[in-house]
Amino acid sequence: METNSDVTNFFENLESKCNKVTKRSFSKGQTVTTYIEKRNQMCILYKGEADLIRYDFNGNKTIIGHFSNNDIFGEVLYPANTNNELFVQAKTNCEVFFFIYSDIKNKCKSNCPFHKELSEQINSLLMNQFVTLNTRIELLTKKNIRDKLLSYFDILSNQNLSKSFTLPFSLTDLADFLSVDRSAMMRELSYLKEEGFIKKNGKRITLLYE
Amino acid sequence: METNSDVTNFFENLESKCNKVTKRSFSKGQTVTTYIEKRNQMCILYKGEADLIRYDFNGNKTIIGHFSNNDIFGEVLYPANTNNELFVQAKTNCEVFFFIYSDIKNKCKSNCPFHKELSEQINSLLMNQFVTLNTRIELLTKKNIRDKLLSYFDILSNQNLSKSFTLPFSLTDLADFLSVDRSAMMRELSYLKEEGFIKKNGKRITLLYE
DNA sequence: AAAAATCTGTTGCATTTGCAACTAATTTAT
DNA sequence: ATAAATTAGTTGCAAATGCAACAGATTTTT
Repeated sequence: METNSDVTNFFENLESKCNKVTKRSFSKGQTVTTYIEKRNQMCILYKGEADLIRYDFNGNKTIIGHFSNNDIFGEVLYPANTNNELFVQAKTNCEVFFFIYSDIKNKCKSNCPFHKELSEQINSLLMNQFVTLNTRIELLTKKNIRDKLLSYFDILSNQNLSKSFTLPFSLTDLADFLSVDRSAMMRELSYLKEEGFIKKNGKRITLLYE
Repeated sequence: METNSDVTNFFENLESKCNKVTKRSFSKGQTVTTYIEKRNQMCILYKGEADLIRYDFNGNKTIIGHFSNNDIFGEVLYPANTNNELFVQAKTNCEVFFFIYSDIKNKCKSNCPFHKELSEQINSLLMNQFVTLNTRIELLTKKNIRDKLLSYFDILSNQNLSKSFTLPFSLTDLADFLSVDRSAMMRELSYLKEEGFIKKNGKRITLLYE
């Protein structure tokens, strides 16, 4: 699998190489795209952070995904959903590549070396994204908040090769990510502290077991 | 995007075309593969059904994924997980293609037309799989059992172009899929019947609203 | 530098959920 | 055809969770 820097280098001048690919910039809070079926749009987040947001029939807002560097998203990768409005909102200033998947794919067949490379890069990004999605599913399938938290902490601890690490997003967003009520999650964090499983100082967590 | 039959045709004689790809058969209950990091194995389920099963540190068994026709899985697509044992178990008799992703990928670079095609097919399968995973995440992020059920029913109803449809797996498996307690789910189904939202006869569901 | 907005932390309370434990029904194996 | 195993369906009860509503801290905007 490619390293992140390989991918970044490849995408550096993507727009100039290919007129089927557009690069656009967004400032915080702007809508990057909405998921409209039939366009088959695919997006790559080149810089910045963005959320995938759902407004359901009652008008409830839920953050159902979070994208950062080299994350790949768009309606091609998403189920056609009748009742929900889905859109991607810039959380920080962003730079995003847009293209229509079938454009890229068809060109590939004509043996153009650049598009062949692009196809392989997309493959790579998709596979990374898979790991992300499967991680999230693993967490979401845990039956209670405590297990969700501890499993997630375990992952972060492994990533950082240390029992101490800093949460990569706010506690509010963490609750969204784990799909639990924020106050219930805070309560559970208190219990974990009380019972001596973790130490917590803001977003800095230390695991005290094993 | 390819139709399912395109994909099926392509994979029909995959093994004979390429010595890097192995096809194996499994009978119900057998272990198809375990997720061992470092091998970078990738699998395509050509025929049959299989479950992705996790045994956590307490020995609790959870079905965290379900694979059927043309689903793609394997450790490359899965986070390295320290404490869990993951394996894929045949639910029915299965035929599965195995290969090491890097083998396929490197060959592609040498411009062999067959591997180029394979790379694109994988792309396609990955994208389909994405839709599946994102669907599951959408369901898992719902806050209560009722919303999970109704959202899932909505999807099935759209797929079948009808307010009536048959659940594609047992109620026991449905509970696993939605990651809720089976008895709690049954209770919620009773309430939905009582309150006139649905009609239910075994696995046959009819939506009574809208 | 002040004001606005967002995030953190806490608690009481009602509701939902999971768990345990059964029986009945259906499916699969012998 | 019978036995064994799996699935469906219920219920009581305890525990976990979501919700609402705060106050204080921190960050961002003007």
